[in-house]
Amino acid sequence: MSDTQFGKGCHLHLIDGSAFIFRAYHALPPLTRKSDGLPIGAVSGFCNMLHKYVEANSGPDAPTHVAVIFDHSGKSFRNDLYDLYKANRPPAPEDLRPQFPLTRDATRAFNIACKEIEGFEADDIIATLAHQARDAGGRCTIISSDKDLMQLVGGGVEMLDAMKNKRIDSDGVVEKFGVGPDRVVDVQALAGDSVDNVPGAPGIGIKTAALLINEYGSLEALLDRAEEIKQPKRRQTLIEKRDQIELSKQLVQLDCNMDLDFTLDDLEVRDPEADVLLPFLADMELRTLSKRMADHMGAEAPVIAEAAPSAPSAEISAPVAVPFDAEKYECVRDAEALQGWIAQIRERGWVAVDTETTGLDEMVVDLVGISLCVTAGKACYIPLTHKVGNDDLFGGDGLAEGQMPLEEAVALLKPVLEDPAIIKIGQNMKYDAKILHRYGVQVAPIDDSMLMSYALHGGEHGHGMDALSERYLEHKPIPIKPLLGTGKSAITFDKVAIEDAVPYAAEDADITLRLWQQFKPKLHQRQVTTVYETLERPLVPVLAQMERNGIKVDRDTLSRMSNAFAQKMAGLEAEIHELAGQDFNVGSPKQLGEILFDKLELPGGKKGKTGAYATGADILEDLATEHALPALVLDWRQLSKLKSTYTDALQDHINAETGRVHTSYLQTGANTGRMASSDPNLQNIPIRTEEGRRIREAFVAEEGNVLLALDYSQIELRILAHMAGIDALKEAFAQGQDIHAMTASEMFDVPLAEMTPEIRRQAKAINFGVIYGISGFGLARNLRIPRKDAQGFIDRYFERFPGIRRYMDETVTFAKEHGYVETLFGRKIHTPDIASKGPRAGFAKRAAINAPIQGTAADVIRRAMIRMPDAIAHLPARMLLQVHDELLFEVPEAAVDETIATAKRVMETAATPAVQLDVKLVVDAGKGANWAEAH
DNA sequence: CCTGTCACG
DNA sequence: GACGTACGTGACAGGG
Repeated sequence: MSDTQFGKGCHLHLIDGSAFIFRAYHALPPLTRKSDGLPIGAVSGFCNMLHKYVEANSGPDAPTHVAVIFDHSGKSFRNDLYDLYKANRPPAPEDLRPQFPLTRDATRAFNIACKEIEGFEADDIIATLAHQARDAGGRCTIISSDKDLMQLVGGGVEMLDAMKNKRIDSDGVVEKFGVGPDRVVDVQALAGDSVDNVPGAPGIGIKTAALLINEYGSLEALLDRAEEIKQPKRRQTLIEKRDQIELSKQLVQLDCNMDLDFTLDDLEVRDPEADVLLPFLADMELRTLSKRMADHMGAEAPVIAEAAPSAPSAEISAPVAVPFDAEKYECVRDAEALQGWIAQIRERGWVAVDTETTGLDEMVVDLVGISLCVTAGKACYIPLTHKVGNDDLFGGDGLAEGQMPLEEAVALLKPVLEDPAIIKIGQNMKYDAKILHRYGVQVAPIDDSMLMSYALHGGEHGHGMDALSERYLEHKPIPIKPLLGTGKSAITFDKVAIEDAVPYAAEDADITLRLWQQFKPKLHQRQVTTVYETLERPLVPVLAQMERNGIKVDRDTLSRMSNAFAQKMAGLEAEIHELAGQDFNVGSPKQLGEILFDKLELPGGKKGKTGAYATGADILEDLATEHALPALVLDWRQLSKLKSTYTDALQDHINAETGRVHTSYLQTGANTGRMASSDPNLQNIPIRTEEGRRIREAFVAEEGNVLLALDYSQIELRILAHMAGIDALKEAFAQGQDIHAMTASEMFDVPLAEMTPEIRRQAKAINFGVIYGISGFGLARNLRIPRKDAQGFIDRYFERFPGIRRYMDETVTFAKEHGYVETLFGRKIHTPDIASKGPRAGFAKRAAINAPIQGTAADVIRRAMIRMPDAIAHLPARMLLQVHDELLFEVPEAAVDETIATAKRVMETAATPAVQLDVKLVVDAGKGANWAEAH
């Protein structure tokens, strides 16, 4: 121990440990420890940074005291002030988490004090120590570039941006914030911070905040005299959001009076000790650095063995090319063998899982077997309920020999599948998790190779396992067809002989693991980790729950409607035949075309590429002026559609056990980030016509409950206004104007008061056209006007909103340059066709223009859905469906108002804090006993 | 299995 | 100057 007290002449260095870690993590490829695959990229970078720091600070201006300060995991006292503080922070990446404790070990190995305190952030400890140093008359340098620490500068305290090697003193703070260090918190309180989710004053950034603080002297003075501000919006914000601003100040104000259980004197600089540091570096297998440090300290470099032969060879980052060999897959038939696999999984920390079932409907099918894979090429299959081949001979459905009881296998695997420290990897894990859920297992945490591929390669190709395996593993998976057969003679997987099932099933797990190994590091390299971690992975359990919830559908209502439709159709059919002068199949476009254009000789018959006449709704509508028949066919078609697709087909989807309809969401369904719904598709239930809309009356709430429908109002146009930076549109949305009327007024010079529905309709079509990548032809067809008129509208539109054209041009240019476009949340949508020639190029261009808008809207509602379960956990509400810009809930009547308020808030704030839109998001809510009423 | 048609956002 | 065009989906029926 030193007997000198910290005081004048002393110089304290405080290193922001978290900043070091994240910089190291992001700057380096995801290295792993050779012997066992432990991720150590961040640790390695961290150690190098400490080493560089030590070397750089041995000169005349060397510090006398030093500490590395870390954030303690978990919540801080700021979360008690504001529960959403830092709520937007994605969880640390999987491969970084195990490295956090190692960076503490590294700090101690370098013989540097290492401090963190539960309930506080590193910044508070730094603040307290900096104040202590200053008060003792010493100097303090904070090694960080975090602007939150700038409030501490002054009186001997400075910051050092180690990256740029730039010192920041009071002048530097003024440069950054426009005010001195003593007023930094005031500016931060106003400007807020999207990274930490500090709300601040909406619409006020650092520039404006500094202006105001400099004018009024302090935040308190400003808020007290807010009435004097000239700008009406600014004045209103400051008055209305006073509480929020004061809360923000509390959040950004660092605690410089913490009680610490150590003193400055404990932080005295100590030289690293070779017998501590070198073994640590050797353990991390950092050869270069341990040699360098050994030289530096005049010690002998430790010997680091090449990959220990006994250790498992799998690594996350650099999978060795192991050939696929079905012979090597193991069939697990008893508890003892399964225990062996479980031990391997525990040792490894991750496992690829695949389930085999009797069908595809997760709500109904039974588990047949489970495959596991821990290392590329090493997988097993656990058959559980395979039946004996010729069971009908004996009249029973006896289990095949050599299978362990399903309950026993599930009981053994459950602790592993639910262990928070073990990652369960799947290809479309939602499916397997839903199956296992029915056997009492809540699988978590999960990773999903399909979702990784979606984040990485969206727009490039599909994300099914077969396609991914062929493309990325150069291996064609064993097809399932020969095992199950096709058509009427097809069998279910439980009838497949176990010896045939093993290579197929185990291989799926093997492929999944290999894909995961390949994709995981790519997420980081391609900068889509945040997309995967915040928009994909956390959505899986949410969708699974929604699908399990299902929605109640009233069979009798559908059945009655179906009969009514059938009657009407029969009547129409008779009339149609009468007019045609012969019987024919109205449902056959081919026959209809021949009747219309050959027999009746109506004009405008155009044959498509197959040689058949086109008979689409637009063509029939045009013909309706010529003849009575086409209009009847249109009516017939509408009824036919409603009957076959909805009133009939929906009944077949009512689950016998729950009496509800359970759709399945395909998270990777649309390239833009939207989802698709299938079996049945509940995202295309009719609404536009009165007759179709009545289908929604069959979607009902349980007794004592109501359905709530909450939908985003004009979300895509709002996003366009933000992305293209169109002030007129932003302003219109801010004032709650009718956006289509405003567009019409702007374009056609008609005052809003004199707006006619017709003019507004045209403007509305143009607004939608813009989102789709407008063309004269498309608009003309939609509005049924001459093409040159449509082109005139478009020209006029671009004249009035030049920013839109700029946005479109820039987006296409970006797509050509990068091969993808991006949403505001960083989702990449690849546009491989953008470089092609001919009509494909036109499609690709329009898709590229549309994708960021549609995709950003899709990302927003995903964020809302991900936050929703926690937000409504205290309510008896259930989230049932998503229809692109709408969420449907079921809730007891007593909780309706609170559910609406909560869900609305979550949806309207879903973009923040990752993205601060210039346009507010507005959600409309409706309720009712059925979906028609709720809308 | 492909095409045309039509339901939704 | 001709060509062919609105963006994103899924289900059903007819027809080869």
